[in-house]
Amino acid sequence: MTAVLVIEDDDRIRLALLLALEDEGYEARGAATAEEGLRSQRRESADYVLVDLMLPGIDGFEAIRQLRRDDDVPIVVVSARDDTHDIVAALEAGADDYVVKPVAIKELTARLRALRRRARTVTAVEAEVPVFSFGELEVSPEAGEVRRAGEPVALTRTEFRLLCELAEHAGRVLSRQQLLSRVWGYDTGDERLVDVHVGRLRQKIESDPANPRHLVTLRGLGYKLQR
Amino acid sequence: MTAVLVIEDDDRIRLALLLALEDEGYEARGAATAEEGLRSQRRESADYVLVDLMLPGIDGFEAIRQLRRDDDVPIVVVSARDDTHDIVAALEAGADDYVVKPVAIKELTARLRALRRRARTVTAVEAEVPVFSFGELEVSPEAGEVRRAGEPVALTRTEFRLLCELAEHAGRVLSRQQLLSRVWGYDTGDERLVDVHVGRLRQKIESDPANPRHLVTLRGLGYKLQR
DNA sequence: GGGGTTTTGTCACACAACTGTCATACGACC
DNA sequence: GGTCGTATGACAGTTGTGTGACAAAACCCC
Repeated sequence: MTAVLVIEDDDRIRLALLLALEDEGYEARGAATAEEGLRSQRRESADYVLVDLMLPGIDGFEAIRQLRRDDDVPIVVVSARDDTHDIVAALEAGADDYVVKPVAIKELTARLRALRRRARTVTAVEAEVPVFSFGELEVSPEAGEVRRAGEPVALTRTEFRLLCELAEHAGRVLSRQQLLSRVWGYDTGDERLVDVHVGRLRQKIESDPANPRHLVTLRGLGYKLQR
Repeated sequence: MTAVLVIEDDDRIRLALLLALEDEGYEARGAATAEEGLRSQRRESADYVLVDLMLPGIDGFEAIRQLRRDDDVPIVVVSARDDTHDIVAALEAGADDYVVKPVAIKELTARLRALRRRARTVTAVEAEVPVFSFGELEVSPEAGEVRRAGEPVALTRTEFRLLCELAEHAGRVLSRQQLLSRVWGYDTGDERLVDVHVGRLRQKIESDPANPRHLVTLRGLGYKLQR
């Protein structure tokens, strides 16, 4: 289950947030001070942190900086203060979003989901799995994985190899002959075979297979994978 | 430079945003309709997109969905409507953030910077594709691509091969016989064939095909590609 | 080992795009 | 002004590509 840590000194507001988040299916934890929140996050890492700015002791800005020092968790500031300076300072400190109290729980959770889409890609960086990226398309030959807008795409082995071959030569044309040789190991053979597999690949990775954006045909030359 | 695309139908607001963004050091582009914005983004990908929700024709929500289909550019909604339903719907459609007009430019840019931290995806180190450059004309044999003032030019295979051959011998005259042999592989043949293809090529790469600047004729000698 | 499912390679067809030829017009050069 | 070389538009035949159908092969799960 997705866990959210709420750092907020006002008991009423904190409790209301915790209850609302639990209603929405999150596992919610509370902390009344920055110190307590930081300790909680170190002990048991939550997936998101909501933090107020005006806190006794260490304030919200400092809490964000300390959190950011060794944690990449998405941080959303939930503050009563609607002031450009605060917003800018909080974001500069390392927050990902800033919402003004009172906030609708539906908006808050929608913002958390939006953040998750982005946070996922960072995880990929940390895993250090090489990933070729073409707009919304991600190809990871080592992981044997292809994603489109973050969603895994099921490819057959041949399609996958073909895609990897093209990805490794991103931006360059590969002739049917080259593909036949590199993907299939054929020194000679029917080049139409390539066409068919490219067509099948397009069905799976292009949003409009008839007007491919990434896997393009260069008439008379071959195929190319591009951003 | 970081480029931002602003999709907003109100001329005054769009202009104000564009100017403010440029003041902040961004390269700002404007679009008055979703259609125009989508086209612009397809043609020349910006690093961020700001989009209004109430647009003539395709509305903001649909614009976000269409953008998201094949682009993972960070999208920020800039709307006058401060309604939870709109916010949730926009974020669900694929937006990354939602700010309410009027918005302080400092807040907006702080939010863009916050997004960038998240949006960063791995781009595999890939060797640059070599490009021959002739003024506003760029020829990239390996990419199978030709651009004129940054805009891709659609060439046929023969035209492309002809252009590459000329580009690789930039500044030097190639006789029709040489071209016939290198591009077509003909040891003998009608030299008029070269003329026809040079003519077609000029139509596509020269701004004034009748007075070619780059692909020039050397009467009695042949053709030459020059800066 | 067997039955069902998925994947693969081949083929045929349809359509769009390209090519080479020709006739004619244009323009530079002497 | 005449001549030669070059540009251009039209056209029909050819080629290149996308796609759906199909059968063989590979795979998988009992």
